[in-house]
Amino acid sequence: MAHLTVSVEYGVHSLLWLTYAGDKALSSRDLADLQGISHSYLAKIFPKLEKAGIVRASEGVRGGYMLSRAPEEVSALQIVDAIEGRKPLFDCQDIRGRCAIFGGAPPTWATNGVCAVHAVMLRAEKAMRDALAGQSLADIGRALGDKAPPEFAAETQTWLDTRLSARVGRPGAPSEREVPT
Amino acid sequence: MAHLTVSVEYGVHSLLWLTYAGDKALSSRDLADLQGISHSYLAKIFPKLEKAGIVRASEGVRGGYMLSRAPEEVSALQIVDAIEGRKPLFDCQDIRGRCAIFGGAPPTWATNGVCAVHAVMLRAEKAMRDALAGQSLADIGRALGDKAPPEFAAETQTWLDTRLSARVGRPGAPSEREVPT
DNA sequence: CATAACGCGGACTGATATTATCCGCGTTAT
DNA sequence: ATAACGCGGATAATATCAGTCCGCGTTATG
Repeated sequence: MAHLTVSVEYGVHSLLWLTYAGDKALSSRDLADLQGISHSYLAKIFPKLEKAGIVRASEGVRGGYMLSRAPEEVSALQIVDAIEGRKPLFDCQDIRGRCAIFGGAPPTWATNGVCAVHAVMLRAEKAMRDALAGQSLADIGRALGDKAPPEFAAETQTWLDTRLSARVGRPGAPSEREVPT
Repeated sequence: MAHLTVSVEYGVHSLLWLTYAGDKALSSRDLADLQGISHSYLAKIFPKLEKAGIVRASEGVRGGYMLSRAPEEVSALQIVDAIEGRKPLFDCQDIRGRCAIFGGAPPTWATNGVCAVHAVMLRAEKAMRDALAGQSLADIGRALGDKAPPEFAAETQTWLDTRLSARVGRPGAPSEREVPT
């Protein structure tokens, strides 16, 4: 796949729903069902966001996740790094030292400092990271909110509330997880 | 692996050697041996550079590759695109349309235009590509040349000339490809 | 206090991309 | 004619990604 994987897509979209939910904790299952994506896979992404301090988890029944910071304080870069783990755009194999002219013993002038080719890629990576760092979760949420009609917020709250009350632990009566369209 | 693969590393370094070679055509085998990398793999990269118009090939004995443009006119972006094939930084799965609230029939306001999350990544990708577009092969070669001592250029010419004369097609006497260190 | 819904982590699987290698074909200087 | 080229296809090893499944400890509910 591409450099930024679907894990990032799942993660960012889920965080956007959390900004909608306010102080209510949403479970990874709710978030997965709401978005029509794999629950077990999304469940592997959230612990990464938690370790990065972007999200807070509450365990047990009625547990789930909440944003641990204001959406303005969460940059796209922080989310990407939390999920992808600071993977470099380019990983230099240091070709320069293998030059046959050096015959196995490359001089120090050839190998010290950063490889000129690597430097080019590092500048490109920095430009990308700066662009990501300049965009917050709040910015993305705003762009998204501008498209949705006003009644959508209410519909979302209804869906979430139905879901929250439906999933109460009732021994002997496993919940059906059926939700009106 | 990372988004920018070793193919790019091989390609850029090889093009840098071509700037050294001037009007002499270097074979992919020479370039591979000179740099201590796989010949058969490098041989798969050059046709891509040729199709992109960065390099010109001459066939037959004593054939090889030459730059088809001045190093100032070749940007890092052109090389990356030629080799990697314009692969996107992020490929959007359009999660937004799968929202359960829409019940399988997402409204047009939800799906038209570019997804807000995708837009963030597109801005980051553009920043990266702009950074690559702003750096030419000549720039990289200069950074590299500044490190090498003056006598290195002569050593390189010697290595290449030895190589060129050693590989003359002599029936019955397959060349040994041995070159002094 | 038993139950079921949580989060957490590890093992595992299938698909795809990367990094190669090898072979046969047509071209061309010696 | 020969051997060194470039060109393209087939194949293989390895890694990563996307996704599933399981068992563990925690916790509100009835």
